[in-house]
Amino acid sequence: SSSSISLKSARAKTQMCTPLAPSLEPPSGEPSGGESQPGTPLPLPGPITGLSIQETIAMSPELDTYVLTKKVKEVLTDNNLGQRLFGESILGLTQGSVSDLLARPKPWHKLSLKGREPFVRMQFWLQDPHKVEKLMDMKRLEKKAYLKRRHSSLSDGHSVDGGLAGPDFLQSASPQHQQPPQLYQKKIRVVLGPEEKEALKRAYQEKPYPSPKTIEELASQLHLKTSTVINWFHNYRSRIRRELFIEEIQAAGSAAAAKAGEGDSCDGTESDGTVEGRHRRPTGPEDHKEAPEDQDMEVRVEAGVSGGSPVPRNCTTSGSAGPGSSSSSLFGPPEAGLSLSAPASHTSTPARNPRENTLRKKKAANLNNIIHRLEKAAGKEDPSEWEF
DNA sequence: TATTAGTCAATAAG
DNA sequence: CTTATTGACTAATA
Repeated sequence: SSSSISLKSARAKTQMCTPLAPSLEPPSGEPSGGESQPGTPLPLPGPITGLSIQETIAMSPELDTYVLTKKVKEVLTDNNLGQRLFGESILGLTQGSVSDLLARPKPWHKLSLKGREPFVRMQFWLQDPHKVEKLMDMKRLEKKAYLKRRHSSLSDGHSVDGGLAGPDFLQSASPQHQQPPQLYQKKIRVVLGPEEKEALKRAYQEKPYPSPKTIEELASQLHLKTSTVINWFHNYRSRIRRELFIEEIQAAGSAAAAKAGEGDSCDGTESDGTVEGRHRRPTGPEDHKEAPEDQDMEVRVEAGVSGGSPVPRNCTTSGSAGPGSSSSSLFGPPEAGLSLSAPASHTSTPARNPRENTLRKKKAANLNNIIHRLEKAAGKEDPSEWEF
């Protein structure tokens, strides 16, 4: 105990109250009747709605997030409107968040009240007949401001240098950088290398919820900060979970969405529970854009044929002595029906079949996750507590 | 306290 | 330039 914590970060995040679209209603001020007047930071969805956004959300009927995002993406691309603009002015979110939301929307019933907000906003936006024009307008204004700024800094005669120019830090190719009141630290982004990720994934597979001890071990073995490892697990679990939601969505009902209705009649999100099997059949495209995922890996040697060298790839921890080794999969592959897709072709290809191992991996991970929760739930007898 | 949910923001990819 | 990815952080929950 006594590490240093330290100073670091004087975060000037500014994100708690006014990212750009506050909209939330922190103060319990009842806007009774008072809507947002001119000055509304974020063009609220409801024009004449006297309700707060939160209220609106709470009352919102179930929305089909999948269909909703699909439409939004369509409108945006059709009109050459970017996610940044849309996100900042309509949703009050940053580009990255918008990208994520549009690409992997969680099903309505899995969203918290807060998580539903962006979707409700999207719906209102779609209903606005002038949505496109409004955004295009903003785009224009923005561009104008941009050009203006640039112009003034170019022409204007004034040099900004003013004299006193000390060290010219900042050698970036980008000119104009004015007003740098905060030159703290850019904030260095930790970037995990492929080997590290692999090692972490492997660890996850064995234990989605590693003990502090295990975390420490991983951290030192991989030369990472403990917090990084912890964060990685948190993030990875979330991601896995989300992937599963997506599979549910596309497997669940895509039948009702086939319609071409503007005012989609949402609902239909009833299916829930254990969706696990993959059925490919409805009028759907038969393609399957699986996540490319990283390089192959993982070689679950199925029992049976005495195969040969069980030694899978080994993680090359950029380090040195890596005790690692003790991580062969302990749990047998849950499914016994490993379908060795052997379509007859290469019979002696040194390289094994890469693709598609991904799916199996995810499922395995999910199973471990479920097992973990079952263990936790084991102490409860009330099935209602089980969340599946 | 441990985890999850929701985002941000840097930066990789296109 | 735009969009996608992802480690880190905050608030909400169990």
